[in-house]
Amino acid sequence: MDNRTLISGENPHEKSMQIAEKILAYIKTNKIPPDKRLPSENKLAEQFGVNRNIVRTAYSHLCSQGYVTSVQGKGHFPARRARPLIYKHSSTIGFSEIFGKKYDEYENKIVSWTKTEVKPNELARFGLEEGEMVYRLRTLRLVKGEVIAVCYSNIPAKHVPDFEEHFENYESINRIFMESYGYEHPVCDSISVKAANANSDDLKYLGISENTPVITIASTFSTAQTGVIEYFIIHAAGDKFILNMDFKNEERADD
Amino acid sequence: MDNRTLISGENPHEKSMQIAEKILAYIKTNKIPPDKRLPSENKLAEQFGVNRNIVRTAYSHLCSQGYVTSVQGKGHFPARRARPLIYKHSSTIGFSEIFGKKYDEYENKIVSWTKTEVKPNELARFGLEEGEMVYRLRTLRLVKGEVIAVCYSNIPAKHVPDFEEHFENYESINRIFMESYGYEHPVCDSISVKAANANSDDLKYLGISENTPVITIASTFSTAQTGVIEYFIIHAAGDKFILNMDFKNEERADD
DNA sequence: AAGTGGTCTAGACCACAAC
DNA sequence: TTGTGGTCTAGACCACTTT
Repeated sequence: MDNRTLISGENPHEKSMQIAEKILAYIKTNKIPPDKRLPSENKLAEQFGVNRNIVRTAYSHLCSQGYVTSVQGKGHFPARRARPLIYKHSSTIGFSEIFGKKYDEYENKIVSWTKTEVKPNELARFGLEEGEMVYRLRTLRLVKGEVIAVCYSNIPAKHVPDFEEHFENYESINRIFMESYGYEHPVCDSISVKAANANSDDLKYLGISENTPVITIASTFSTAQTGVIEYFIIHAAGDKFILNMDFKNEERADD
Repeated sequence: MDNRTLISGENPHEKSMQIAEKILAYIKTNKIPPDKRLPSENKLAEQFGVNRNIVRTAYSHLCSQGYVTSVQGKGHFPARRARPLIYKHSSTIGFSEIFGKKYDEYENKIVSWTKTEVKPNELARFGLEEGEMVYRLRTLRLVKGEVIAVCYSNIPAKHVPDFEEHFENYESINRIFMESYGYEHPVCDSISVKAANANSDDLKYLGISENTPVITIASTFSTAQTGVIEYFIIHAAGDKFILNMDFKNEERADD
C-alpha cells in the first residue's frame, strides 16, 4: 500500500534492526528452506563487524515476528509457516465432531479434571444456586499428534451425575451428554472471542514461544432439557487456528 | 488450578526470571498504582547484586507479558490494564452503528483510500470479473480519541460509482450505502477470526507494543440488490477488544 | 546536573548438538 | 572436540526527563 520496512516497528537506525532486515532479505531473496541453517551468531557478528549480542537481538526480533526459530546447539532456521487449521463453527455441531470428521488423526485427551463449587460469576451463566458443584475438565485436541488447542469445559454437576465414570474412551463431551444421559445435541448460544498472550498452560501444551498470540474462544452450550450445560473455552495458537463462521450455509474460499 | 509460577514459561532458575517474579510480587502485594514509578534498573541491580542487564531482561519480560510499561527517561510503571471493549456482533447492525450507539465519543476516520483492480483471490468472494475495480479504504475507529481499531473496507466499484464523493462527513459505510445508493442495510454473511502479531499499521495506529496480540476479524456483507458489497477487516488490540456473538437474542454478562 | 531507560561492546561460562 | 545458541558480567555512551 505504501512504502514500509520489512520489519515492523522500532527504530530503523539501530544496528540490530538493520541486521535483522539483512537476515530477512537474505531468507526471502534466497528462499532459504526451513530445514537449512542460517548463519551463526558468531559468523554474522564478525561479518558485520558488531558484537555478537547485536546479532542476537536481531535474531530475537525475527523470532518474535515469527520469521525465524532457534534451536539451542543447532542454530537458527527460517520459521515453518504452518498452514492454519480452519475451525468452521457450527452452532449445532461440536468442536470434536467437526475436527474428527475433518481429520483422520484427530484425538481428544483429558489432561485433568476437578469438581468444585460454582464461582460467583458463573451463577447467572449456568442458572445455579450458590454451593452447587461444577465439573471442570482440561482437555487437549490433537491433529496428527500435535496439540492444536487446550480446552476447558465447565459443566454443572447436577446435569451429569457421576460424570467421571464416563471418562474412559473419551471421544467427545457431546457424545457423553447424548449417549450416557440421553440429552439432545447441545446447541451453541453465544460465543466470545479475543486475542491474548500465551499463559503457562498454552506454552506448556501448545509448544509455542512466548510471543505467539493465542486466540481464545469462549462459548456456552445448552439443551432444552438442561438449559446451559457447558461453558467451553478454547485456547489455540493464533497463527495456526482460524475461527470461521458462516451465517449463510455456503462454502467460502479463504485466502 | 495447580501450582504455577506467576510468570509463564521460560526457565525459573534464571536470575532474570527470579527477579521478574520478585518485581511482579512487589507490584501485586503492594498494589502499586500505574502512575507510581517502580524501582530503577540501577537500584534493583545493586539491591539484588546482579548486572543491570539482568534487571533489564526481567523488566523486559514483564513488559512483554503486559504487566509493566517503560518510558525512557522516566522509568518503569505498572501497566494500566484497560477495561476491554466488547463488540457485540450483530449480522444486521454494522460496526459503526453498534459503537456509535454505545459510546458518546465514537469517531470514524478515513486514513487513506485507493481504487484498484480486483485481486485474483477476490474474484469468487465478490463475484467479479477480472479487471473490475475495487475501492479500498483504510479507516480508524476511535473512542474518546483513542484508536480502538484499524479497519479495511473493500467494496466493488460497480456497486458504488463515484464513491469518493461521499467521503465528506463520513460516519459509516452503511449509511452511504443506504442513503446515497438506496441499498438496504447490508447483512453479514460470514465472519473469520484469528489472533496475530501486530503489523506495522497496527503498531502505528493502535499505539501498542510489538508484543501485544492483535485480533483480526474479517467479514463479508451483502445486500439483496448487490450480492457481496463489502469485505471488511478489523484489527484491534487483543487485550482491549472482545468479539461477542449471541445466537439467541439474550443479554449475557461477561467476566 | 543527575537520574532514567536504550543501545552497544568485549568477554566469560554454560547447555546442547554434531562430528 | 568443536560449534551452536543461552545466560551473565562489567563497563561505555546515548536520548530523554526531572530537579
